Amino acid sequence: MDHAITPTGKHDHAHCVSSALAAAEARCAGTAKLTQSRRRVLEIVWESHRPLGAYDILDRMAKNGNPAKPPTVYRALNFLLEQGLIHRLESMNAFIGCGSSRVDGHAAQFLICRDCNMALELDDPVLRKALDRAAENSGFKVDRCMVEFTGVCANCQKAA
Amino acid sequence: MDHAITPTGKHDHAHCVSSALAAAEARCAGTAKLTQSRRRVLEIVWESHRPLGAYDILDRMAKNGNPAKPPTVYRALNFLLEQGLIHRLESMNAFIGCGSSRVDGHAAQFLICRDCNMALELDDPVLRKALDRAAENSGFKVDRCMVEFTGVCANCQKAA
DNA sequence: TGGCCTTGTGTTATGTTATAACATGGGTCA
DNA sequence: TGACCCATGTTATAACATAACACAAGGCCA
Repeated sequence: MDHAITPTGKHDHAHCVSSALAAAEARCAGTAKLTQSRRRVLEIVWESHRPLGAYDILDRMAKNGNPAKPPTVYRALNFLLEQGLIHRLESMNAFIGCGSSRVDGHAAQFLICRDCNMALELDDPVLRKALDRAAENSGFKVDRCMVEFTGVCANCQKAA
Repeated sequence: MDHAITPTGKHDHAHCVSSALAAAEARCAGTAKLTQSRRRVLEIVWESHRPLGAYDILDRMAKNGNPAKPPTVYRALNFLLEQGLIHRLESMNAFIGCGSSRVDGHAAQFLICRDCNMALELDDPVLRKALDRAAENSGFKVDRCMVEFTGVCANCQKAA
């Protein structure tokens, strides 16, 4: 699976989406089913590499001829979160496709550009280790760890 | 300034609050004024080491005989955030007093216990360095970095 | 000292994000 | 076939946050 976003933001997005969906199908082969509405939400989330709010997703569903109500979308989002297929960006109340094939979904780090709104998912082993260690030192048993950077991406810095 | 929270959660909280307020007075000696309503909000935030939502703060103001409306509280919170006197915990839409005397407020790391709801502020230099480096490697110019762990604190682990 | 500018506050209304609670439908398996 | 589980639909509302406008107090300087 290769969802790498280049610094220019150019990549074969059709491939990117289809491989994300294939991965989702594979992961949901068991009892956890990727139903039609869940799949639709996942597709919408994957339309871009920009995080989408739940109500943005609702709008798109309405435009696509699949109008829905908030609980429908939140249920699908919660399912996708549980399956590790998407992430929630807490600092912006928004959701984004998970670009990693890791299964132990409890860690992710995001760099969020405040100009172009793109969110780049990191998986930095050094950082991961430092995070694990910091928590350990405090005697915490960690369920979940979120790291969100806000700033300006390399591409937008060049543009400015 | 010493706001250290021991693993048992025991500390001289009166001292802890008064030193936080003194620090706030000192920081607001210039043009940025610690007005009465801002000070009241800060005091409420410091009543405990548990993060409070904006509407919790509103409730307490009402009970204290200083009823207020949402914009009043959000304005005070925004002021206090700008001054680095409090932090916002994004993963729970809540606010907590800043226990650090650092001025460059762009970094903070929190360990949030889902049992007792306590939030422990870290300032781990190794972690800080790893965070800086990870962002740098991606070419991002970082404005802000937030790290929030959710889990069970040492104290609650013992209790269980 | 009177005008005006900045800063903070008050108030009404509303926007945005998220969930509770209850009803319905469609498999599946004893 | 009926009890159960899972997913979905629907209504209403909770929880979080801000826009927009009015006003008041204090500084400042012409």
